[in-house]
Amino acid sequence: MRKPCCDKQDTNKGAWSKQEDQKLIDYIRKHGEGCWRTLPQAAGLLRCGKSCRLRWINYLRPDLKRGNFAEDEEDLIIKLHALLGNRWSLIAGRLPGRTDNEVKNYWNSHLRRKLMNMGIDPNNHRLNQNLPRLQNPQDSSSATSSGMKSDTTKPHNDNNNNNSNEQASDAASCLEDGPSALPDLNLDLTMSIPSSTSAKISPEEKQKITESNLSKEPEVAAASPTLLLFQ
DNA sequence: AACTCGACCAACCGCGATAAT
DNA sequence: GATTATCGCGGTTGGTCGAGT
Repeated sequence: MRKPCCDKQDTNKGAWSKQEDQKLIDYIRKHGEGCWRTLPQAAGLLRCGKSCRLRWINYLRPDLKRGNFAEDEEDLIIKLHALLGNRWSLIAGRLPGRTDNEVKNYWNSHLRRKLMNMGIDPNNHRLNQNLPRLQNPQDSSSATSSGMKSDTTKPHNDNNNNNSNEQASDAASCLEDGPSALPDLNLDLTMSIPSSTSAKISPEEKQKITESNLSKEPEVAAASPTLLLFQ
């Protein structure tokens, strides 16, 4: 077992104070990002590097958008999730000003429920006959069945296969469900490296996504209800 | 007014990947 | 090639707030 990254007893935990934020901002403005291990000491912060990195990436970065997600952002998240599964950093990389944490939280608190209310399994983006389907999907925000709440607020590990690869392949597997219209999503998953905070993409990964983008994406759109519904 | 419950979100934790030695 | 250090990701937790009773 690996030791905890910050076992020092004199490191702060929990919510960040304004002073701490300011110290971190000032330091990064002067010296730039990177070397998170040594940053806290250099910046005069009683935090572990990991915590500093997270705070900067998720909250303090000047290019963060914050605020509500636009409808097109929602659509994009759903489409990308159908393609990539829980690869939040990859998904966030396609949404300027959004962080993986933000996208992940938004998915778990809003979009999962939205899809379920539309009768779509959020794990594999298939139509789910066991789930209730609203007659009017636009009404989904107001429809929070009490039975569903416990299911949707916290992701379960028991039977939903949260493994992102499995999810991605689930999404991919539903490609084979049948032909249909082939909308040109052109999500451009491979052309640009996501923003500075984005995920590492190995060459294999890139290749995989490229293949998915070039050959399967239209099929994904064709077979996945989410991709059809949100056009 | 007090309490309960659920939703939201910032932050933490554990682990895999990668770089450095 | 093995070991160690560091980074970054995804899953999860816990605090806060607002709505409902």
